[in-house]
Amino acid sequence: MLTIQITTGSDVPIFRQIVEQIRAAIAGGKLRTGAPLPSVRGLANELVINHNTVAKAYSQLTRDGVIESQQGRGYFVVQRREIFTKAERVRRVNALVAPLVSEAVLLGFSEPELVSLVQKQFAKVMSDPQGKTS
Amino acid sequence: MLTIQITTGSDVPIFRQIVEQIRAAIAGGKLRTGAPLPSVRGLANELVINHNTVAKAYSQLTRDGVIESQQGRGYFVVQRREIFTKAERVRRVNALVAPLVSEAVLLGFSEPELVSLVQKQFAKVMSDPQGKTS
Amino acid sequence: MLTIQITTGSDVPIFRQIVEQIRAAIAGGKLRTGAPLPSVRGLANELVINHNTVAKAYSQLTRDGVIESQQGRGYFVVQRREIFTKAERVRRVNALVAPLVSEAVLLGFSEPELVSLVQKQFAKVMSDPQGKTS
Amino acid sequence: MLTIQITTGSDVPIFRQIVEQIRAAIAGGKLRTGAPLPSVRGLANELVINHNTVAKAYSQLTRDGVIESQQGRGYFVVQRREIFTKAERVRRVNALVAPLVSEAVLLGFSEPELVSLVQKQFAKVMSDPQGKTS
DNA sequence: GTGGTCTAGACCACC
DNA sequence: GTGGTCTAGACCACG
Repeated sequence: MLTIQITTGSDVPIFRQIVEQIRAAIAGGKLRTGAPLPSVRGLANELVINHNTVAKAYSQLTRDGVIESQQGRGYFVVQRREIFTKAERVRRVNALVAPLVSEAVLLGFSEPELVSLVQKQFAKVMSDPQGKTS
Repeated sequence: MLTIQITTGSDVPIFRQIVEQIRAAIAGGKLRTGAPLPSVRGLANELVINHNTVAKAYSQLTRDGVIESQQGRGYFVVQRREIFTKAERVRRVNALVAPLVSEAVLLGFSEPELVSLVQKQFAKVMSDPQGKTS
Repeated sequence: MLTIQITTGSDVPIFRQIVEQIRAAIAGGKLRTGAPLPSVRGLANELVINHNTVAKAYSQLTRDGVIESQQGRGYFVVQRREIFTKAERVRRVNALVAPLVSEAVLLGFSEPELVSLVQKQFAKVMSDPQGKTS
Repeated sequence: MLTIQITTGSDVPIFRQIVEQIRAAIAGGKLRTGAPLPSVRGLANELVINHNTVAKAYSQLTRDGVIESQQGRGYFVVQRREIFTKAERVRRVNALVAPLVSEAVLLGFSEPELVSLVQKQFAKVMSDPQGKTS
């Protein structure tokens, strides 16, 4: 059973939170190839959000080749492919690392403090990909 | 000499690109306490954007307490001081750590790999005050 | 029901008048945690001003952590939390205390007279949550 | 000897700081009727600011009837008159008290804490109108 | 419907 | 010269 948790009022849009959590669930092995996703309207009901928002998330995942729709049956996880080269993957992560480090330095964090926060978050994500305890 | 580079048509707004580059310059010591920033309209001219966009970036940096305006003289880098509570500082950094870790996991990075990238960036920022190698 | 009143042509900018009235409404309990604010464009229409001016006011309140925007839904009053260090909070209040005392001295007020005015205003704000008598 | 101290980078313009400090000096009895003010260029030199700024301050004080210029001799303090009614004076002070109390409440200050800050500032102004120790 | 960003251009205050 | 404010109007993203 897949549990999605959204935070309203964040700067990251709801549809993207759904996208990210489903990708993380797949990456973490919680959703395997061929597994079914919650129905659009079912998930929308559960999260108390507009069903267009869920549809948008699924549509984006479909476009990215992560899931696929089977007419009348629902959405299912597709065989995942590695699309990015190592350099590209590093580039993408570093795009987030740079502003993080700037902000941390300006806020007075030391390197070990920052690393500790990263490790803590990493542990949290790996042990609880659906965010049940967050 | 401070050079700002922006890419229009990116998903990250221009004013935020400016904010982040200036924050990075200050965090990295390229802009020291008391140093003047490019004038609002001067920078706008240089980047071929509207001056309000630069003003918005500067205004945001001012609210965050990293620069200040001196009427009729310009903007200057401010002495760093502890503005936020520890909890708030952690909250702000974690707001950047969370999406970073999600992305890293999604891209298949291990925790040590990610930590290493963070440490590398941290070292780069701290050890290259003049920005000669960047 | 929240009513904002502005006076154009004053020396205090419109966006700041809005900021102060909303801060007062929240401090006085007229706007409680979770309560929605008037929409940016709606309020702009009502006050017959540009929507950017309202947006600027709301943006400032957001940076100060008293309200938050929920994309596509509107602005809402935020749970109060300790954002600033004690020193910063004192600094911010003193920035308002100093000109007040200068003005009061200039106008010939004694210290007890001024303190009494402050206490009266404090009592008014705290004891009139619905704003019925204001 | 009159000592003026200015804070650059504040939100209150320099010329207004000069105006306020001279008014306070007169209100506090440090400058009596007929006393000479520092010369425009002398004060500008001392404060390392543009002499137009000092001229603007003196011009405003002259317009308000607080000082007067005697051609070729300099500026002198004029007999001070009470211009405002009691109600008007209270209104003027309360215009500053209201936003102060809102801000203080939102920052979590209690009434005694705020009163204490006001008293402290009051004592400071009365004992040291020229700000020598600030 | 909501907010977010950006432009072009105006007018003002300060130094 | 500097920054600060405001307008009118456009285009986009989100729900």
